Amino acid sequence: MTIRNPFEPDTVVSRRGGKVKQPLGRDVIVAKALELLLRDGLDGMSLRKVAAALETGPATLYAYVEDLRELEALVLDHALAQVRTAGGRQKPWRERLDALLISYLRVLVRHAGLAQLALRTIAAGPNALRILECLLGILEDGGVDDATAAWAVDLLMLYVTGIAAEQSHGGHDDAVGTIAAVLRAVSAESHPHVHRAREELVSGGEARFAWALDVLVAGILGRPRPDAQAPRRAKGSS
Amino acid sequence: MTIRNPFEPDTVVSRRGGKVKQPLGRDVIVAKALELLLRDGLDGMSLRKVAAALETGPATLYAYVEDLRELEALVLDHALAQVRTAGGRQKPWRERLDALLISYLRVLVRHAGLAQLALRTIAAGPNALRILECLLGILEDGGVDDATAAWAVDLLMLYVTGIAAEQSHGGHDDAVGTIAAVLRAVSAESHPHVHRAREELVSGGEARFAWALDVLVAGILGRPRPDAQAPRRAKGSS
DNA sequence: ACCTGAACACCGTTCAAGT
DNA sequence: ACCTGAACACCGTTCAAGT
Repeated sequence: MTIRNPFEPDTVVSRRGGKVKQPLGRDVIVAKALELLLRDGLDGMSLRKVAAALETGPATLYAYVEDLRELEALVLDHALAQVRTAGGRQKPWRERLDALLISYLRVLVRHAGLAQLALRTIAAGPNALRILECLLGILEDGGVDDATAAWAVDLLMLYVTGIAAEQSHGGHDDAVGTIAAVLRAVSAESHPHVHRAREELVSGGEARFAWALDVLVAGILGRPRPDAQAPRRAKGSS
Repeated sequence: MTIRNPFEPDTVVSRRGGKVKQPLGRDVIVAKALELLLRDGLDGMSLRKVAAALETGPATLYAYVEDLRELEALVLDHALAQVRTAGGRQKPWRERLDALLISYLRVLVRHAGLAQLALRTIAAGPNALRILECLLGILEDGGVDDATAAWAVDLLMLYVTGIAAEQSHGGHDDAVGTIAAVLRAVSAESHPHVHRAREELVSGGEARFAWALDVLVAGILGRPRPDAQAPRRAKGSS
């Protein structure tokens, strides 16, 4: 039914014709887990299913991975490898910021369930650090002082992750349909503001994301932390 | 061991001394579920455990509740009843905004696991609507036009919910310890910005929340939606 | 010493058998 | 008709028995 991909290194066919299992390893396990996540969503990725896909028992994975939580963290970071942080210093900082955050958003929404996973796991792998490093550099180029930038990246990432989770809500979009129905049914007497805003509350898409980014950036630029030093390259004022 | 609360209506002792089960109902189930959530966190609240606490089988709950997801939504809204939206129009709008969001934050962090629940459930119950209505009214008093306010409430709630989840991370705080350790170990060569910001990235607390609120409000006031009508009470400029 | 089948203690959900 | 015990199809994790 399925065509064998000759570059797939998971199983090796020995000269006798029997399948020979590739020795496991964190990377093989993580790659297979991400594959299952991508195919079947968050519920499709369990230790048992990953083990089954690797044709072994569930206990085996514990030789390579501490925990389900650790596997989730590894999978998240593995997926974050697709977030583009390259692009040199030529473009203006604001464009680079938008490009990075949109890339991050796209990676999260592309894999069903990855956004949910990002919400419960705090990413601390090499790719998360790479993104963090790039983000801090961009904000510095934008003239944001170090102390403010440190808090700002958290705010930015939190928003993008949250929006991504909201956008791809568990893979099932009946939830967003439910809230739309609830809002449409709200009476003008008891909740006048909600009633008036009922359409706008669920509208949005790309424009909404762009607007929110603008709000965040404008706020960050306009409200440096009260205890912050002036940015290094600005004219010093102690 | 425990003193009987005479106002507790959950079980009734008959004159023969035997326990008589109170007829179930959504409210009884939801209250018990919230009680378990408060006591044991997110993992402590399962359909089976709620059923067991109510001294019945797990199948029984399905007569009153569609689903685990529905029960979670009901529990979330039941807890949101504690969010204070009263306080008339006397105080300035900004103070009322802060008070409301802080109250929301406190309710989420007080109950272990409620923030995580709020992240995966989109609240659409009566209390969520009450909060939404209040929030929209406050923003209107602040001179924010309707269209911008509709998107702004989502941004504000998303941030507060996210911060709450981050703050009470699954009840276990070893996660935040882990990321602190990772950040402390980051080399200055490979990640200079992260290295320099390693302390600031995890610091914060109350001041951080206040700063972020300031950023959001400043951004919202400074960046009305491009397609927005002028606020109703402002001098018209078409 | 390493690997893992089987077991343990759970889940959400369904359904047929009882009242 | 309503309620629910038992069953079904899963979980993550542990551990003792195998190689």
